[in-house]
Amino acid sequence: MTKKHSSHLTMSDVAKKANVSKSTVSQYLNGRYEFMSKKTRDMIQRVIEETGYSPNVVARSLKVKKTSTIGVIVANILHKFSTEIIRAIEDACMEADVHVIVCNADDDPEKERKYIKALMAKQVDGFIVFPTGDNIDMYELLEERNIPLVFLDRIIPDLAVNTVLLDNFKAVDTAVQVFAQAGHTRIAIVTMPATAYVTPRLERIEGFRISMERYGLEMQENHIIDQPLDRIQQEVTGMMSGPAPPTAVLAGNDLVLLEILNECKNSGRHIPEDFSLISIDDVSYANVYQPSLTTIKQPSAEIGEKGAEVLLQKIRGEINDQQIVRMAPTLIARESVKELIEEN
Amino acid sequence: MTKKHSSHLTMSDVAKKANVSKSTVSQYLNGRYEFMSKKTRDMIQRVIEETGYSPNVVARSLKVKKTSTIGVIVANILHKFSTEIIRAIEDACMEADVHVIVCNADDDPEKERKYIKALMAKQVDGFIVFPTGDNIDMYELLEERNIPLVFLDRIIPDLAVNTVLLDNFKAVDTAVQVFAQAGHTRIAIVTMPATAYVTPRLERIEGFRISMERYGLEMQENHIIDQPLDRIQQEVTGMMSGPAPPTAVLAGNDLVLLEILNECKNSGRHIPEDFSLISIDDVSYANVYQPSLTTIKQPSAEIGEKGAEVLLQKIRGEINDQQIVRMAPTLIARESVKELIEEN
DNA sequence: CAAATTAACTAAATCGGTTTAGTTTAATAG
DNA sequence: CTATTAAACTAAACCGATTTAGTTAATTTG
Repeated sequence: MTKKHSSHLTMSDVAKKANVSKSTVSQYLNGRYEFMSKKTRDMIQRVIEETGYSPNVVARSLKVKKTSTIGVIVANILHKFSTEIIRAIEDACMEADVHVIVCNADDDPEKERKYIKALMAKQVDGFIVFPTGDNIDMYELLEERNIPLVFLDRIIPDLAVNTVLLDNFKAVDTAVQVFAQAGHTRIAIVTMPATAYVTPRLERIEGFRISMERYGLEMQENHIIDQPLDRIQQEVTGMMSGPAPPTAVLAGNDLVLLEILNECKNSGRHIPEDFSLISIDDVSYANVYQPSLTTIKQPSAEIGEKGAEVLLQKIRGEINDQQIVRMAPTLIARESVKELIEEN
Repeated sequence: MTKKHSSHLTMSDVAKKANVSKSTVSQYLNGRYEFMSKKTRDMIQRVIEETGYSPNVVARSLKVKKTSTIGVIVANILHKFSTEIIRAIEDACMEADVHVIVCNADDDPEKERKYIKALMAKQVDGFIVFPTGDNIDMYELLEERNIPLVFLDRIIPDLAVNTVLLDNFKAVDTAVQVFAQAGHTRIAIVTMPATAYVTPRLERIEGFRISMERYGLEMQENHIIDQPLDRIQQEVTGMMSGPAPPTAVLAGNDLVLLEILNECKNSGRHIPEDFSLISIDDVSYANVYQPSLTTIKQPSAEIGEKGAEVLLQKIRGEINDQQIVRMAPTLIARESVKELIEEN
């Protein structure tokens, strides 16, 4: 029966119509009925229904110093990983009646800094950020002001901030293990570099060294490519036509994968005949590609969900200790890894 | 030189430290220097720098009745189309110092309604929505309250709301034309159905009929598949093994495309030998797929940008008239359409 | 040199809620 | 039958900004 929503109705208007004070209406809206007669309660309810009144959240926020809004600053919204995480955060926050403001830093620390400032001014209750790593003072400021903060995907050393990210070592190890078990010995890794300290890249390369050693394989320095996207194709071409080219390649993420597949197409290479391939990031087309692609799936939804959960708990004051949560990836074995015939 | 950001600094504190009144600080912050001596101006500036003060946007919003925030409600954040649009909106709004709250209605009108209410209570300055179509009263309420609203992707009949969407007729027509010119006569279209009135689906099917007629081709009713995603594969299999199967198929969007490609893989069909294929939505892997896929690219970024632009103009009171903007798609011709040998 | 004007600044009201400290009326105790 | 207590409600302060209507001091005008 919503009728005539006059342009701007306040609590005072409702109070007047119901012949009670503003305070009583406020009590009603906050469900504190203890000291309220059935009569006034019904009266207020009727007036609210008739007028379609809904309280101004901005005014409320000002008084209670809580906006029920969090800010999410992603490093680069173009990664599928980011959008999946945003979606999971959104879902988790919806449950808690918390709104999400999404900002895209575009891998630019200056943008990140600007967004942190703006969101602080907006009094968000907390932050989830994929840190660029270049705004340590800002992260410290948040801590200092006791504004809950959770990092995703990247660890910032020397800062005690709750962080949830992929278990990169495990991701790389899984891939190397699959390759090793299939008889590969010459394995390469291809990733993107970054402007600042970026955990996934570092850990994936470090993990690569560790895993190669674990499986008793010798690593060649020129089998590590970390180049900007637009240079990857030529680097791969170079590596493949060099001496002792790798028989297996690990793609660091979905964007790198695309470059590698493009390189194959352009130079007429075939997977898995010419080299075996595993990608970190399960892509939508992994199944339909010929051959279907073996991938290491990041638990994006879980990372987002966990991140939101930790942040909401921090906001509610339920946790205080720092913790770094590494979420395990999943191997999705398909057809892009070829069994090599044993050489001995 | 930001130092000691005491936990909560207000304008009064700054005023006190600078030996001026709150009003003067406010004037300073809003850049109204006309009636302010150089001395006080410098003084205020110094205090602000030293304290790292930044004004509380919530308080400001309450007073000026403007939050510099807009709400975006997407029908389904899983579509690549949605995320691309969100990104474009975000970019455009950043320029205008406007924040974006993203909500995912998950194709559920109830969720959409809940979000509209919540965002209204939050006093957002305007809405961009991919309407489910089931909350007409809410859309009307927004109009009634003069809250700027822009629809994206879908037209709601009988509502005078600014809308920007793909020129679906042109998209379909382009595809049919390409097929026709390659000598195809038996053409099919595969789309998803929807819970409510959904413009793209309707227009794509309607456009399909129109275009088939325009190119003098006879349409078969069983060459129109509009089924939920999980039924598409079997429907396609059925159609292909039926009498006079199509030689060309138009996929209605990225998700449908994936189902079709899966069907091919499972039943050993080859593109373009067994049938030619065009997809509406340019997918990341269109180039690397074998054969590369001919697609009709939606101008997602442009749609998002235009939508944001129109909304921001409405917020500024620069436009009042309703307009429906149809953005033209782009054909990206690749290798999934085969030239048929003329039959006469 | 008093009156009028202008420059520079401020007090107080306001936005729309929440909350604390009362107030009024009815019920209970002594 | 008065004193206490409890129930049901309200007035007013407050959150942190903006803005209007003044105020004070300096400057110009006649």
